[in-house]
Amino acid sequence: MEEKIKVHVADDHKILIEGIIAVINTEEDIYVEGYSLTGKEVVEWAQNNTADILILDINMPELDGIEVLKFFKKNNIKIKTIILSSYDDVKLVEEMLALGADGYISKDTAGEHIIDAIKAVHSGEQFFSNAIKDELLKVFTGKTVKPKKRPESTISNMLTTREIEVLKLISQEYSSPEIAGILNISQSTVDTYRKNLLKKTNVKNSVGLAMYAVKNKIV
Amino acid sequence: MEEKIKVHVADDHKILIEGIIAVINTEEDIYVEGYSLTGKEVVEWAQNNTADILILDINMPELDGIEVLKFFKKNNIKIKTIILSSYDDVKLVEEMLALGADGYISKDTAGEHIIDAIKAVHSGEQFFSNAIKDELLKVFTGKTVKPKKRPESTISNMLTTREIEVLKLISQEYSSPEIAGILNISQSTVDTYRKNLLKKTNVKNSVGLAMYAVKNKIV
DNA sequence: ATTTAACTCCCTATTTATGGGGATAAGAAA
DNA sequence: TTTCTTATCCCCATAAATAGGGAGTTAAAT
Repeated sequence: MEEKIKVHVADDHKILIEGIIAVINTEEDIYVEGYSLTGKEVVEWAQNNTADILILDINMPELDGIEVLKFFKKNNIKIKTIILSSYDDVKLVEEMLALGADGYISKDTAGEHIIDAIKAVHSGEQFFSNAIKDELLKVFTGKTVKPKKRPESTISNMLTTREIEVLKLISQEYSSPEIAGILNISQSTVDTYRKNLLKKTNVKNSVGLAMYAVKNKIV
Repeated sequence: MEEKIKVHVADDHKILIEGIIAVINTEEDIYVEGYSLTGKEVVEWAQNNTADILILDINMPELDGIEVLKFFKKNNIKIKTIILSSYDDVKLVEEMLALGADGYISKDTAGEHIIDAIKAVHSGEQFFSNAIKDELLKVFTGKTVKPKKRPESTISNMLTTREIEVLKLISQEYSSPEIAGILNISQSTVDTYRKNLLKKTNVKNSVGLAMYAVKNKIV
């Protein structure tokens, strides 16, 4: 008889956690060791505990999933992680994989897939929900799913000093010409920073930048 | 012996639905008749079906909870509705109550509260999760919870329902063409709302709108 | 000494956003 | 009934933002 698979769940919505637990409890060889309601709790938990599988929501207050994975990497904490996400975004998946996640499933998927994901990841495989798989195939056709050519690739957080200055001003409702005036640089330069910021933070537009600034307490 | 309480669940995350079903199934006198994954599905379902209680998520693609309640009101569909929400916003509660919702619970709350909410609403009461209750008490001290006299009361809230919807989408990084598509209105209309929003909130641009939305907990 | 990262600037082009005006229909309110 | 609000749509025009490309300078790091 094998050992049971020990799972920890992290999500800010308790109802969802209860749902996942209920689903997992239908499986004999998996059990939920405990849960966390914030990224902070996960990090604290991980310092003195472990599990076979961590199911991790991306969108959590304080510390989000990305930050949690970064922390794990930095502190050399090794735990097989399945990302639970509300939306299917290839770029996010790439980022997560680069950070060491082993699976990525959407909240839209049925509960049974969680079981599959847990089993797959526990046995060393990677697992993706179908929606994500389709998207990925478009991008990495013919390749193994493992897009980490340069390890410290597309992670969002290495904004430069100047970029942060510009980001701050954008978040304070200044337009590019105004920012150029304030920082005494040309508008072209400001535009360049905007482009870089959009790439690095992986958001769609200025609103996304402002929201990013809020989340990361830059404003 | 009483009849069982018949519940319908609407949420775009299947996992959450399964969780709610699992929780409800622990109760003998309640059962889940079925579920919907989009607002559209709810509306379609409601035209030929009914239930004692509808558990309705606010944030759904295509048609959100607000739209669904509006549809019910317009078409004189009567069904006791409990709103399921990710964030606790008094203004939203007001709006929901005005639209005929009977309860409002946060996804943060534990599953047992859903049971309580269902039972309370089914027996004709209103139900609110504690976080919301506290907020409400601050605003309507001494009154019965039924604030649909003059909604123009609170500080910044001369925004109309539609304007808030647009504001939300703007804050979620959608462009005007996209918003037009989502709400099924012309881009001209969306632009009109943008103009009105800029005037009413007294900010400079979309970033300002997003920040306003954050401050006023609209997102 | 060579590479790298950060900062700076420019060109071209398209798409969005902003700002002004006006207009209509449905409903509620006065 | 008349007025006001809400929601809807349109025109015109300019400003701003996005997306792609390239490129030079300095300062620090290897």
